[in-house]
Amino acid sequence: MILKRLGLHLVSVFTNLEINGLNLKASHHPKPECINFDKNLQRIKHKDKQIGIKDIARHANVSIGPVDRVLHNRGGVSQETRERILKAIEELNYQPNLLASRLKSTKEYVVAVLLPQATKEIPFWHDHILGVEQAEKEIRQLEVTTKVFFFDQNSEDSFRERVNEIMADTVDGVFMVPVFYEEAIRLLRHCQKGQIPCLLFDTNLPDEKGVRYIGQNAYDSGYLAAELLSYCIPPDGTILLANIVQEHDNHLQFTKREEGFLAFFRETSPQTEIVKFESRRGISEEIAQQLADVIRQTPNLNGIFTINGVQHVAQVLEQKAFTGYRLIGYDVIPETIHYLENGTIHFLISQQPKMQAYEGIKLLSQSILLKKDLPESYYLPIDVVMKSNLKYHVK
Amino acid sequence: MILKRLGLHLVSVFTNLEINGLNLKASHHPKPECINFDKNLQRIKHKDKQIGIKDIARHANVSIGPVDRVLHNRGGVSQETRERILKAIEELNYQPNLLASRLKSTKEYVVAVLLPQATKEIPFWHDHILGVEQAEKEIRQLEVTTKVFFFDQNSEDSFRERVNEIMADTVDGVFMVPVFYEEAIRLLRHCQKGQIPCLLFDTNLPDEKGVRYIGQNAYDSGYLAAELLSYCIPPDGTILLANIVQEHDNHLQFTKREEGFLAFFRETSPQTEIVKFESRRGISEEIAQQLADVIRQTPNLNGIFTINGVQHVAQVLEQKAFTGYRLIGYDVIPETIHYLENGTIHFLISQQPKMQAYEGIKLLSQSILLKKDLPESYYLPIDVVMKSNLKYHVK
DNA sequence: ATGAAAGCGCTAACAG
DNA sequence: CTGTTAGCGCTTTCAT
Repeated sequence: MILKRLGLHLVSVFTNLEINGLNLKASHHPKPECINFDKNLQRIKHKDKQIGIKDIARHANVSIGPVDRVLHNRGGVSQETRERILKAIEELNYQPNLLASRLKSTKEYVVAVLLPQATKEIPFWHDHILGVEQAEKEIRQLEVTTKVFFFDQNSEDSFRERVNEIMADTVDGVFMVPVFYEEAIRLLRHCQKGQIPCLLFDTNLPDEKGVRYIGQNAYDSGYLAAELLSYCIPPDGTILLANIVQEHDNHLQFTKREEGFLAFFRETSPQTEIVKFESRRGISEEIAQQLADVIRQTPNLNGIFTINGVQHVAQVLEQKAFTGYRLIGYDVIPETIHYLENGTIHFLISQQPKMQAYEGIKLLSQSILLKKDLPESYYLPIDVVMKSNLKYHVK
Repeated sequence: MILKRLGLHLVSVFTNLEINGLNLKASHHPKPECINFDKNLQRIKHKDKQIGIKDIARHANVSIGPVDRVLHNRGGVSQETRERILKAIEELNYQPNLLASRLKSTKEYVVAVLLPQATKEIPFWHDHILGVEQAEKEIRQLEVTTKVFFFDQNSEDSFRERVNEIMADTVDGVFMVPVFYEEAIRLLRHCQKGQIPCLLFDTNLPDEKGVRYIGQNAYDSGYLAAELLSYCIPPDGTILLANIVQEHDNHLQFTKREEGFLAFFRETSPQTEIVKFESRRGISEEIAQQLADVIRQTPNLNGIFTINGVQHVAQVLEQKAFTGYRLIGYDVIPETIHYLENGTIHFLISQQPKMQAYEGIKLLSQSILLKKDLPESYYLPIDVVMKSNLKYHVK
């Protein structure tokens, strides 16, 4: 959406229509008038003038004071006026004007963002910050700001500390990568108790009640990779599953990718042989050599799938000058881009980290401003990036 | 993004950052304060309180009247006050509050949308309307509305008539599919003369000066299709280019797809044999039979690319029970989805019509509200849709 | 419990 | 040419 493409900086003008949030039924926006095609004149006209708080006040025979109090459930309205007002709201299909409301309102909302620190070794989280910053820019006008808490993704202590800080703080929404299970749950519960919307991103905690998640469906992304690879290899081909992960990595997400990948072949092409190579200690000379050996010794190797660290696999392939395979992996970061461009990697599945963060923050601010519940899960498209569409890829 | 996914209705809360539009230099938004990671406390804090028109008035020793006039280039300000005001604007890094400005403003802006009528035979344009409607919803709060003019894409007369209607009308922006060259240019010139932003979509008129375009890069999409297909076929394979087009179709766009496709093979794999089959009179029993014959008689046929009408090609392949090929074509519409799901089509390149219209209208309203020029061309990502990511695809 | 009134930041009309 | 002022639709405070 709405991010950088070809050097253009696109910014969404705003607004929101779905502002029937205030405990009203779904708005019946009158269908556009649309004269038949054969009549040779076709337009859509919209001609409903916004009705406002004053209109409902008049319609309910009160002043605007009680109307506002009803709209915000602030009490202090007699039962019968309350009912009259609600009726008027419904009948006139009132839609609050967010512009006006935020203009006056003094309260500033704060969204806490709990995010691993990007490092040289793991630059992945850098793009998320860009998304947060962009969203922040857009919502600031509505008096919503973000407050980013970075933690060390290898240190549960640092995560715990940030969680404590957020809980001590008064924030109106939480957006977090739940790297450490118990602590994430603790923060989640805290939010649930305080009626604070909390949105997970990147990694899901699917077994928890009431979780709201934005990100990629890891299982389906693996399934997609498998479908793609299956189109590129002969039916009797062999596939190598080569994973370079770290001890502290996000294994839940990675496992789901693998599950999806294997499920595809189990379901549609069980005769395909799949060989697995995995390092749980990242990459090293030794491991690279082992991988090279496996590749050399695997006859008929046509496809390679990597749930993580595809750049390391690509490096091995390039060094040893292997050919005749298709390689697919994750994450569009400088290292992988390099190998995509020189043809060592053929496909990259993008998690669109910037977009993920951007959309997530906007969703959260929606939820805060309109006092609406967050949607349960919001899966981003599974993006396939190749050499020729790299330049159009939206982080 | 930002459309429907998995049944969620996402609406972007608004706002806009790029509001330094008013002839100011790029705004230097102060970098977020960011304590070092090792210091164990990492946050981004934004602490600039919005400065307003009153502040610059005070800073420039005038009242708000001239300030507003400078901001809107409405003249009637002496040279020296003007300069003092501009200096203050710059120094204080003023960013107008769109909420407040649109709240007050009485003017309603209208965007004219010139779009082919969707028909049973060509349902393609239906999704565009969805995008227009969604954008319309979001911009209505800013007093921007749309007015859709449908034309018959087989009738230049109907196009001309709509153009006349738009030119007779007073609109503040134009969003059109330039199906008929001369008439499109006529409208374009009209807009240029009247300083009305005009954005083309779906089809570009690349040879015209000052055109603004949103859509897919047709050439690159063909190039991508070729790259994809090249991964799926053996180096000595044969490819069929099978195009089912109509006399009145958008040949410019289609030709570019083909050019990009052929360019890829010319550049990277000239030994690949490419056979071309084309119908310029749509599909019929006879043509289907001819196509079937070509397919049967082409030895070693591994890949099929279709710049248009991939569903017809799929139908032939299915009926004749051909196998062992990869088929790639355009447009995610009900007919093609059917064949994608049953495995007859392997890849679809989506033009994301809904998103295209949505983003385009929002861009236009940006341009109108902020009095900024439209970006020259805004290319949407080239989306590859397969069976496994169909459900995540954003129209 | 309700009404009245001030004011958010900006636009636009009018008076000086 | 410049300053003043009345709202936009809503929130909030204060008086009834």
